[in-house]
Order: sequence, then C-alpha cells, then structure tokens
Amino acid sequence: MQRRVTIRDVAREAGVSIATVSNVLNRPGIVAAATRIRVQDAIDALEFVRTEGARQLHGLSAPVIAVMMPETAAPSGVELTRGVEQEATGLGLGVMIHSGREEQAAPARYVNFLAAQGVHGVVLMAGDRTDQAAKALHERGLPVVIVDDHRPRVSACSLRMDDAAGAADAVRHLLERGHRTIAYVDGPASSRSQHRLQAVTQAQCATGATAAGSLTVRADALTCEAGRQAADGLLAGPSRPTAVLCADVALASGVFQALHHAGLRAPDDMAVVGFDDGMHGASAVVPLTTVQRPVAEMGRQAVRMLLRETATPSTHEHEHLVMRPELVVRESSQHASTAAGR
Amino acid sequence: MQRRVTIRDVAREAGVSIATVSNVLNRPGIVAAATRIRVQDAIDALEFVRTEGARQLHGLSAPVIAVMMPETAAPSGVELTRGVEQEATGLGLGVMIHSGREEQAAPARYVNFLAAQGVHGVVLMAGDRTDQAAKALHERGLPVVIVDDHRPRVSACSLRMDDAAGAADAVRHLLERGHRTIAYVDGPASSRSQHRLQAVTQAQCATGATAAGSLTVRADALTCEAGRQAADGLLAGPSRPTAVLCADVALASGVFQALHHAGLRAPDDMAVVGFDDGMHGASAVVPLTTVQRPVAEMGRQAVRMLLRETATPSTHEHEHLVMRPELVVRESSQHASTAAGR
DNA sequence: CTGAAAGCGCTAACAC
DNA sequence: GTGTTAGCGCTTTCAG
Repeated sequence: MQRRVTIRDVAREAGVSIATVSNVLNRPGIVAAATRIRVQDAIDALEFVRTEGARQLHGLSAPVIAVMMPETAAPSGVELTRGVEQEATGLGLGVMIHSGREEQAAPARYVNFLAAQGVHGVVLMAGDRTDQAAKALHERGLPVVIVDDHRPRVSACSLRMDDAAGAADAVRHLLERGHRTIAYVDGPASSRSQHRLQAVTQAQCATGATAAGSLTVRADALTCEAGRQAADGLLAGPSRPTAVLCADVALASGVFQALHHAGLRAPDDMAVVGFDDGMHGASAVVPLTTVQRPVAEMGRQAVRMLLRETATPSTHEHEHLVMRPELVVRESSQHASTAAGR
Repeated sequence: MQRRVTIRDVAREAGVSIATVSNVLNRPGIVAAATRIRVQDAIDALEFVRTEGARQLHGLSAPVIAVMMPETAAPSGVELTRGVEQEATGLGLGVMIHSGREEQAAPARYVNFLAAQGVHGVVLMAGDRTDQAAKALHERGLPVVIVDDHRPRVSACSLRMDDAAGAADAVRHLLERGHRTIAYVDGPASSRSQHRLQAVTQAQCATGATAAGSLTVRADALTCEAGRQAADGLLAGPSRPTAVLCADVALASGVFQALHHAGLRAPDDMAVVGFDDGMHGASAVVPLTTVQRPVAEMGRQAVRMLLRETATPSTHEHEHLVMRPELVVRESSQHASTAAGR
C-alpha cells in the first residue's frame, strides 16, 4: 500500500548506483560477485519488485504469454490453457486468456490490447478467425504459435495434432474387433473434421469394410444433445452400424444416451469410440474408448516454441510440430475383461 | 513491427499538444468537441494504441484482472474463468489466470508478480492458501474479491454460494419422492463440504428420515474413481440407501459406474443427485439431477464487485454476496415422464 | 566493473 | 480549453 520501493532505494541500500542494480537484475554475470550479493541482499531486504511498466518503455516485453482460443470452456480450450499455464508458471511467466466467442469485432482489437500490454507472445488456437488474428499479430510484431490449425496458410510456428492418424487407429481397432459397419458422427464442418473424415474413409476402404460415406452423420454442434440426435438418426436408419466413431466426447455422450434410450448397450449392441481432448471419456458409465489428444502437452510445447522464437528473433526459422494422439481402449469398444482398464 | 506510434505523433498529426491528446484519452469531457474529434481522427488514422506501461509509472493500473484459483481445469475453475472472462472482455479488460496447484512456494510470489504488472484487481477463488494469498494481496495494495470461501475470515469483498440451501433442496426433493435412506458422498474435507454435510443432516432430521451421519462417506478426491470406490462401499454396506447425494459431478459419475457394475440402475434402484459447477450432469447417460451452482455468474459478479471497489477506493465498504444454487431435476432422481427434461 | 546521464511514453499540475 | 513542463522507474550507452 505504501510508496513502492524502486531500484533507487535498492541502490542506496546497497551503496551502489542504480545502473549496477539494473545490471544485477538483467545481466548478473557482468557484476562482481561481491557487489552482486550485496545488491541481492538489499533487494531481498526491501522486498523490491521491479515495475514491469518501466521496462516496456524501452521496448522490452512483459513476462506474459497470451492464449487466444475460440472458447475457453471447451475441453480443448481448458486443456490447452492448463498446459500453457503449467509451462509458463514454471518459467515465471504469467498467462492471459481470451476467447473469441461472442466477438463480432475483429480479433485485431484484442491484438492491439495485447500489444499495448507489451505481451511476450501469443499462443493462438485455431478457430473461426485464425488467419485474421495471425495477420493482426504479425502487424503488431507479436510472435505467435498457431495450435491445431490444419491449414498451413500463415507463416508462423505451428503445432498440430495428427487427427488423421488418430482416426485411422480408431477404425483399425474397430475393424480388428470384427466391425464392418462403422459409422462416423462428425461435428460441424471444419478443416479438422475434414481431415478426420478422410482418414476414416481411407482406413475403411483399405480393409474393404462397408463404404463409410453413407454412414457419416454430421452433428451441428459439439454437444451431447446434437450427438443424441445424430445417433437417433443412425439407429433409425436402414443399415444400423455395429460401431460408431465420434468426433468429440460430447457427441459420444449423446450417442450413449441414444443407445440407452433405445434399450441398447455398449459395447455389446454397439461399440463407441470418441476423440477426447481431456479425460471425460474415462468417467462415462461405460468408460469410453478414446482417441486421446494430448492437448495440454501441446500447450506446454507451444510455450517452449514461443520462447525459442523470441530468444533468437533474427535467425529464427518457423518450427512445425505434429503430435500424435493415442488410442486408449476402454470398455465402450471391448469387454471389461479384455479392456486396458481405468 | 515498425516504430510504435506515440501520443506525440498523434499530437503532431492533429495539430495539438500531447496534453490535449492525453486529455481526450482520459477525460474526453474536458476537451472541446471539435478538438476531440480531430484528435480522435488522428488516433484512428495512425492506429495509435497507448503503451500501458507508461501509465503504470504514474501509479495507474493496467486494464487487467487476475484470477487465482486452486486448479484451472476443475469445473469450478473453468466456469469461474469463463464468467470473469466474459464480463471483463465486455468491459475492455484483460484476464490473467493462475492456479496455485503445484506451487510449493507461497502465493506471495505470484502476488508480487501481479503487483509488478500493475494489475487492476484480483478474483481469488477459495482453496488451500486463500488466507495467505489474501494477506499478500492486501500488503501489495491489490483489491481482491474472494469467491466461494465459507469462512469469513479476511476483510475483503466476498461472494459465496449457499451450498447449505442447495443441499437442503436436494434432500427435500428426495424426501418428497419417498426416499428415507439417503446417503451423502462427500469430497475431501473442506469448510464448504462441512456446510453441506450439516445441511444434509439437518434436512433429514427435520423430516425424521434415517440418521444421515452413518450414511455419509468421504471420497478422498473429487474424481470419478474416488466416487466409485465410495459407492462400492455404500452398496456393500448393511443398509443400502435408496438415494445418494454427491458433493460433485465427478463423484456422481463414479456412483453411476458402481451402480452399473452392480447391475443396478438409476433412478429405479437408486436415485442420484449431485452438485454441479458446470453442465456435465446433463450429458450423463441417465441425466443427473443436480444442485446447479451458477459459478460463471459468480465470476461475472466478482468482476463487477471488483470494479465497484476500485471506483471508490476510499469510501468503499466491502460487499458480501451470497448466491443460491438451483435444483435441476433430471432423470437420475425421477422418471423421464415426470422429470423436467434436459 | 561501476557510475552519470539521457531518455522511453505518458500523466498531471500548472500556467496561459 | 489548451500548452508547457516535470517527472514516473527503469535500461542503456558511454566515460571513467
């Protein structure tokens, strides 16, 4: 509450000039050991904390990373945030979050805000306006890592998930268990869903299973309700599948509801597999076999990438990392006795 | 990327002094309309964005609110964050998040960080070190709103949920449906759980139902797994309850699993009700009747409270708001035909 | 290795 | 109403 202690106070306390204090703060190596210790003691004694704003005036950035994503409360957003926060905290960096959700206005507005704050860099999760945001970021000179965008359009570091591989794993798993009529419950159209669908189709074709195309339904949102409707349609259809792959856990919940409503059970009457960005699948009544996407890990990696970029802004070459989801087999596709548990 | 445009550039462009520009930025009312418009135009033309750091040197705070919580990925954390972010974004404020999770170090460390950033205020969700954090915040002169703390220990604005009322509602609901042996699956000990338990006991006693004490089990974490173990114990016990109230949705998931495993079904064999900080209960196979806690709304209110406090720091009297959860009846406690749906 | 001094972009008196 | 001016706390040459 009281007057804040400045670098000047520290200097007086330690009997040195403010420049020296500044040096021990920013380039400790350059200061004589004895002096350094004396200054450090003064800092501790006075509980000095440097005012970040003053540094910004010299073109330095604040020790803060921003995360922009379509929706903070979506499983992917939650997990990404968790990963970023974890890594950032470990490095002494703060984390700002922002969801593009209800924003009519262009993301440029928020980007300006970030620039005004002098933020260190931005982790941008793909969504509606990814390109627009990336462009604004670039204009303001803010380093960015793009997460989970399947279109390599913008020039920036990126990090994405190999959803196609995940889908292929899932389909293979189901084929191995004898399923030949595998439906796919997709979410709203997006480049990501497109990649998955393609992989599903390919995997099926490769094994000569029923043509997948006819058994794909698109839910109009990644919600339980939408998943239920989609599944209801599937169950009422002509050729009932013996297995369903869902683009999201929420959709899988809906499928479970539809099955239950129809008096059917997983996995006996129908096997269910879903993409999962978090760990929700594990707590379903019949634990869900999932294509587990390590989104939190993506967040951690994104932070490291960002720092690597800002460490050497000039010589930097954009990195592009692809992560592989892992198939976690649970009871929804296989009986408890043989399933991997959890 | 290029040299940033300053207030000085704007002044030149508009043909006024920098003081005038500063005025239209901070006290537009004081500037002549004509001048104001001219300056505004210059600002737009140059895409000027003020450097927040420079304001901090004058003791002004950054337009940023911080949220500190025990765990970002917990449903309550997610919802709180969502609410705060929503309200803050609407007001042009940024949001920083932090979870105390794996921090051995005192929260004081992060509080110092926030002070260095010149953050506007902090929303502090109750957890392990609430008091410690609140104290540190106070020392650094950062305004704080404490969310969901049931011990009114620190002197600050606060916002809590009337969990006792929620528990009472739930018990009453079950009693009305004829249940007389109602178990309570509690989470790890905390002041919050204590309040709930007390309310459960009272509500039961008031109606002369079976003594609740003996039917309370404590799960050692708010997880599905822990809930399952607790429920397994309950099912194996001497007097099997006809209804269970769970302190959390995750625990309820576990209960569902245990029931399923034992060949039992909700609501017929056992009614299940759970506290829910989000909307997860709705997507269970048998949609869960929940004591719905409006945590996102708490987040929104918390932001408003914070701003009210900082608007009049001197005359301010701490506010204390209590929110009421709402019982949402779904199929887990009542058959579909009569349930409220969703 | 250390200190003196010149700002960084902005706000807030205070004069005009 | 508007302009002049003195810093805010810090980093960073540049001398010593």
